[in-house]
Amino acid sequence: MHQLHHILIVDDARDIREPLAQYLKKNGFRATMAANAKEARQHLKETKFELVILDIMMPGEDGLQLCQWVSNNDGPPVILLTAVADDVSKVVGLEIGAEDYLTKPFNPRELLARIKIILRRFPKQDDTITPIQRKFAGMLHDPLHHKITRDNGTELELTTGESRLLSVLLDNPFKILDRSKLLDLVAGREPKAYDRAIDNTVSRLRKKIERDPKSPELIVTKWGGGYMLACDVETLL
Amino acid sequence: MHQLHHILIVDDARDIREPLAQYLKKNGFRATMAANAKEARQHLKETKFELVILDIMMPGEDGLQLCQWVSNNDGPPVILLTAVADDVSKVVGLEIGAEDYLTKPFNPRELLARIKIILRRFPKQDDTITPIQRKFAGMLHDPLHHKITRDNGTELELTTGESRLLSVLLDNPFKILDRSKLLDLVAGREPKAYDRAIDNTVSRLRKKIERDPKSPELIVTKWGGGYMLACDVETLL
DNA sequence: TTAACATTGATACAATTTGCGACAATTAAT
DNA sequence: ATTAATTGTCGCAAATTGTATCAATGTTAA
Repeated sequence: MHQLHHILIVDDARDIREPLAQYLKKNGFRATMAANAKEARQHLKETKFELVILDIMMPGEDGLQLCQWVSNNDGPPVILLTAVADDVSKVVGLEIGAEDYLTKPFNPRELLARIKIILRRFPKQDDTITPIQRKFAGMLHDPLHHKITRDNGTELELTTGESRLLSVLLDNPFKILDRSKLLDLVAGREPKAYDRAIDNTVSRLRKKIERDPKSPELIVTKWGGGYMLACDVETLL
Repeated sequence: MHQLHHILIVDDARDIREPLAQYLKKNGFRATMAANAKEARQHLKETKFELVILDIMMPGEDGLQLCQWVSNNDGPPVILLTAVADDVSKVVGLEIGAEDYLTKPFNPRELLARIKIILRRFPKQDDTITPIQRKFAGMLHDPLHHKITRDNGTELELTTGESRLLSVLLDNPFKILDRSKLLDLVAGREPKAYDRAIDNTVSRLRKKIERDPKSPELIVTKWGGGYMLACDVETLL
């Protein structure tokens, strides 16, 4: 199964936002919604998106500002939605870093076509593995071959999922990561109801790397919050 | 005996056209130049090309018209060159039948990469192969004769399928390629239900190039994701 | 403190995905 | 047309991941 493209929808109008997300999901995308620019920034910081669909007419921070911010920060391509056929806005929008625009009301199929064209132009940075090895707690993690070498030389095989989880934890030492975020970063999907998949992966990884899996010292549980890696991490060149 | 891919370059600017032809020839292609749309039509009638690189901003007949004509007449795939980052033109260009586009100034290596991708997508020609030799993990891959020469001098015969798979992997080191994409790039077809053809080719290639095929180090499995080449690749001129 | 509740850990099991040998189908060579 | 080589399909075992369940543990309210 291959990763779905993840699209962020930013629109204050729920009757646009939600049907649109539904439609995109039906057509093979992963969609996340934000009701305003602030929410959008939050999502963009936490998660990786391949495309942003952005209504420029929003209360509070203007959509155009957000668009500019996204493109200035090397973010994903942006499709603008405008409520009126305002030619000035269109031009400004494209000059501000947007890849395309649509005027509401729009044809969903046309939006779909434009999305596909743009995604083709911005080939998804497929899961490129950073071949970077890191040391932690007397162990060396090799994310390429998903295995660990201890200081005493013994080797330890990880599964793909365990290795990805470890990579995420090593990216965020001493930071509490909740299950939803971990699931996103490790498996690239959103949690379903009562989703305990991550707990399992944590448990399995603990069994392999903890000195005493019964009382974990590296991957500690933050009750009600998530998990945290509690050790220093050294990145090797 | 093999045949080089024949590429037609259409650009009125000599300082683009000629270095580009030179560069392509250096990299194992056959290149022909045209300074305008009329010349291009002439060439296209007389000779068979596997690819056209076309500047859309040209005097006289517009490049877009030529592009349309080529794709309408079941001609070779087209890569558009645009002088400015004109987003509208881009969209129109792709809708008009172009396979890809680049904005000038472009990175020659990026163009090369895109050329190879497109040529793989159009494998209808008989025996044409991107003739690029690359070194990896102490081995030299020769896609023309689909064989491998190890640093110690011993040689290794591959089947054409194995060689194509290796080429695709060498194109994307450290990237996870899912089965669908691999099948597309290697065999040029869509996967049918429960299609395991790629798994087999991977298995067969592993037996030939892995030190220990039981625990692969070069072609790594990413569970639920696909396969990945986990070694550096050096392209030889 | 204890009772009630929510969250987490551990185990078993189910579902999915992969490795690979065997064989069939296809393609190329003679 | 026969034969050989290559590629695709099938099937089963192994590996990996997800789900269900219950025990253990933390939290909150009386």
